[in-house]
Amino acid sequence: MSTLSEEPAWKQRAVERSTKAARLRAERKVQQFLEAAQEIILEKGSTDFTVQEVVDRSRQSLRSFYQHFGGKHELLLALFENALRRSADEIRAAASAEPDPLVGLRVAVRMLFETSLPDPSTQHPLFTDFATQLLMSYPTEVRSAHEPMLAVFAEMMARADAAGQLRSALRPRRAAAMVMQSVMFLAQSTAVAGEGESAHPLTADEVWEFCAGGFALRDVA
Amino acid sequence: MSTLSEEPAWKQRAVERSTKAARLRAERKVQQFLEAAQEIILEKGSTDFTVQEVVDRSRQSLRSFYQHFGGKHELLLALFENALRRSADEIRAAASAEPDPLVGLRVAVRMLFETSLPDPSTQHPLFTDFATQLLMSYPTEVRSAHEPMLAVFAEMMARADAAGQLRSALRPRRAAAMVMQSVMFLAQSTAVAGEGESAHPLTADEVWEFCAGGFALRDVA
DNA sequence: ATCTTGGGAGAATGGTATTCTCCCACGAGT
DNA sequence: ACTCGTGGGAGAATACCATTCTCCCAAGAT
Repeated sequence: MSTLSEEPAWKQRAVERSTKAARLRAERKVQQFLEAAQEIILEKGSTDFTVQEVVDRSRQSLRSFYQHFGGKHELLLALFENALRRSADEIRAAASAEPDPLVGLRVAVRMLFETSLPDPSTQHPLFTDFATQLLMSYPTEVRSAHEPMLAVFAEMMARADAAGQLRSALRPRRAAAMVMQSVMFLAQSTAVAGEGESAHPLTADEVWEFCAGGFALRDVA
Repeated sequence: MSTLSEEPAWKQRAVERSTKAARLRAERKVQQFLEAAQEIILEKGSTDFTVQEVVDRSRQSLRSFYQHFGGKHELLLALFENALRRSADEIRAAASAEPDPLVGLRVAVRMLFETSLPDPSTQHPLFTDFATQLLMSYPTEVRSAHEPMLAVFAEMMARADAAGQLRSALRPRRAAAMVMQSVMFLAQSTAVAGEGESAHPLTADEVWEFCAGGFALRDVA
């Protein structure tokens, strides 16, 4: 407190100016790293790039990299967060346009499923693959990266609930979390060439049917 | 063919004796590696051991290790497969004892959920965590490791279907796959300390409700 | 007795993340 | 204009591991 009042406004402003400049510079650099990484991922269609590649591509230095990121994982997390937030926005836009909440949810599920497929071509391709890698090592960060997407599903779920379209015993937000995670994971695991028996690849519709209606015909005590 | 008839029985028998001995030796060694790895995992409550640790613990050599396993991942896969098969047997035993197929499925879901929790204490603890790590690098192997567990769920699902307890549009085996994977993944992702809002940890019952009944009150065209 | 060979020990290699060290260029103060 | 301090570039050094290689011996085969 006393230090605060002892530091007059001019000093605070001076400090602020300098820190603001620094912040801007930092943001620009971070942005460059992110873009470089993004490019590389798109090019090689995989997330296992090396830090060195990113540094080279962004014409900066290793030192600078580690000055801005706590490690490779923070870069990954940042990319993941971005991609997920963007995707969440798209999904919200599409889903909330539907008057019927359940139809909106179906749209959301389908879209999330598609974007979660590990297709090495699209722009939002493998952003889910390291989701699972990171999930184990940095669970809380991944969780918070999921947040925007979860919010979308929670909104839709709440609308459905308000319209009396949900099974009564459900807490909407938890249902939203289960749907979101199931869809993402099922999309991931489905992307394998089926061996023999029943050419595995799940479809978005199957997953929707499962999430919406479950499998049981009746309730079980 | 001619070579076959030129090689008399004694030679084949001799060869067989030697290969059989070799096979036995190999199996013993592999077993030792597996046990050592198992122990280490239990001790440190995590799957990120080094190959060297396993070798030391099992009183064998690196060379021998790479002679019996194509790499670390094969060891992991083997452990994973074992654990999953054991678990599948237990679940089958418990679930098939229930006369009502849906009750059996509920039992199966609950058990699978419990054993999939990344609890660092139990015996079958982190066998699911590298499931996801491996899923990306060795999808087909993981898939085949899942097979026994999938079989259990498919059996139960088929029973339910036969008893007319399933939503009609469902293919039982695909439903089984979705249930199994959802349960495993949800158990994984739930095991994080909830930050603030709604103390996340899902329960087995919630997951069962979700898988069995979905969230929608009515069907959506 | 010698030859063959499986396998133990552990050094060597290779790939990466992460840290460290040197050094320069640029802006601030004199 | 002349230092001086500092942020940051370049890239060498380090730390870990997985994986491979080399040397060598001991036991069974001939």
